[in-house]
Amino acid sequence: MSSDNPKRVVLEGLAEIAKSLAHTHRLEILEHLAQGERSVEAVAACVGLSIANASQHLRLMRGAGVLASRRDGKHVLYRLSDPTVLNALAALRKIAELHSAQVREVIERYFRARDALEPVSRKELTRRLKKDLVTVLDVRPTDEYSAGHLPKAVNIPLGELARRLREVPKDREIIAYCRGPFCVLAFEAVALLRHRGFKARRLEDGYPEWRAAGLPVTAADPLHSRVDRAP
Amino acid sequence: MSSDNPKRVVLEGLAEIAKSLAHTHRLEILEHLAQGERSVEAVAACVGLSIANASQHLRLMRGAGVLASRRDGKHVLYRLSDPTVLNALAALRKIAELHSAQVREVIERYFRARDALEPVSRKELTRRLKKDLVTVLDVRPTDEYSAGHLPKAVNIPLGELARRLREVPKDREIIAYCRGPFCVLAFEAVALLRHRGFKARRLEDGYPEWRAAGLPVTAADPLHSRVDRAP
DNA sequence: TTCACATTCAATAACTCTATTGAATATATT
DNA sequence: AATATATTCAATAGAGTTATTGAATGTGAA
Repeated sequence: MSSDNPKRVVLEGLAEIAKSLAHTHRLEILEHLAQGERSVEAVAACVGLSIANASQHLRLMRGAGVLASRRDGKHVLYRLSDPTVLNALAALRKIAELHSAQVREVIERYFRARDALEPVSRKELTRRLKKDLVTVLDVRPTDEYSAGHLPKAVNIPLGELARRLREVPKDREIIAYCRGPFCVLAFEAVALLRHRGFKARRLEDGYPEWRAAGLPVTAADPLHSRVDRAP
Repeated sequence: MSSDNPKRVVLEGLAEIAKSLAHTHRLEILEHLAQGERSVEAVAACVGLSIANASQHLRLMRGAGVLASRRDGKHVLYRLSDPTVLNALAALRKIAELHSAQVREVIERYFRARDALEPVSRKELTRRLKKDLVTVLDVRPTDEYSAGHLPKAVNIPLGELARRLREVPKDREIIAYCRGPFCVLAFEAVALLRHRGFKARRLEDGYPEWRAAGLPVTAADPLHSRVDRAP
């Protein structure tokens, strides 16, 4: 496998990393691990895989250098090895949005239909938060919210949003966010809110990118914001 | 293949892009195309593949959105679809350097042995070039140099360097560069020059990154810096 | 120690990717 | 039109990847 030629070794390493990103299930796993570290079990439940299968994917990514893991009692907790992994995913996404025919089409047909407006940048939200001009809405599941969220964010999971609309102020602008750029929760939330007459927009990207940008977050345990998901 | 679920479509698009980067030959092709557009034939010769095999790899990357192509007479010229492709490769490389066991080891054993010093940043070289304090040395093959190079750079291909040392000034600092971060030419050149008593350092990355940073270059035809390699 | 639980390992069948070969197509030149 | 050249297509065998299954390992609690 790994030859002596130093250049070849480096290229093989890169190819191994790229390969470890080249599977929809593994990309979905990365989206979840971007929120914080998770046990094999939790990952399997989130993504809808068998435990053994999830374990294999996680080990493969750890072997490539994309993930790291530590043992915590009976559990093994996996996490992104490095924030650079988010950069790699962002670059792939940009290429896809600009140059992949299928992706461009679905963005046009689905995403733009739900929220034609540009998302609010992190910088802009910081400014408006300081002046208390907006309400920040976290539409992820409650366990993920608990593990860490934007300052002053209110949590209403997307599935509960329709029947909890009275909790949402009608006169202030709502900024919704979710797991990140591949997550559809905030898109759906904004579409629903707008349809009901609220002033709603999306935050650019999601929670992991906010945290990676070094912006303040509110977390139960900021270092190891672990989530063990109910079965 | 591509389902209706919009999130799935996006993830499939990303996975396809990642897959198209997940092969050593394709990474090598990207390194060459980062210098400028090339015909199928030229790519095949550079990387040492059959024409049909090179064509297949190129088409696969074009299909994913990583490459674009145009016809020029009998030739089809391929190029990177977007500078973001360089960002994606840079992110992969950073992950590899920090977290891939094999890559870390070969960097320690081979690259650091040749040039333990930090490379000179583009910013620093720009500053020193303005004051005419350094000699810039392009150690790529002559045809690649002709297609575009750094301002005032002198071209001595690595293979000729040992017998053309008298052309290199001994009293000035030499800054060597080549194709980019995966290319070993500048490393070898710096090792050779240092060993012979020259003051030599590497430029960070290589020609494509310099150009992508918007810095000035000298080129035969700056827009389509094409190279048809001799057989 | 024994047990329950979380994770990993090993084997395997289905599937996908790769390089090779030779034929087919597209373009420019004669 | 015929020819030469560059590229692409199609078929295929060999190699690698994936999900599934059930067994094995490691950890903490009883």
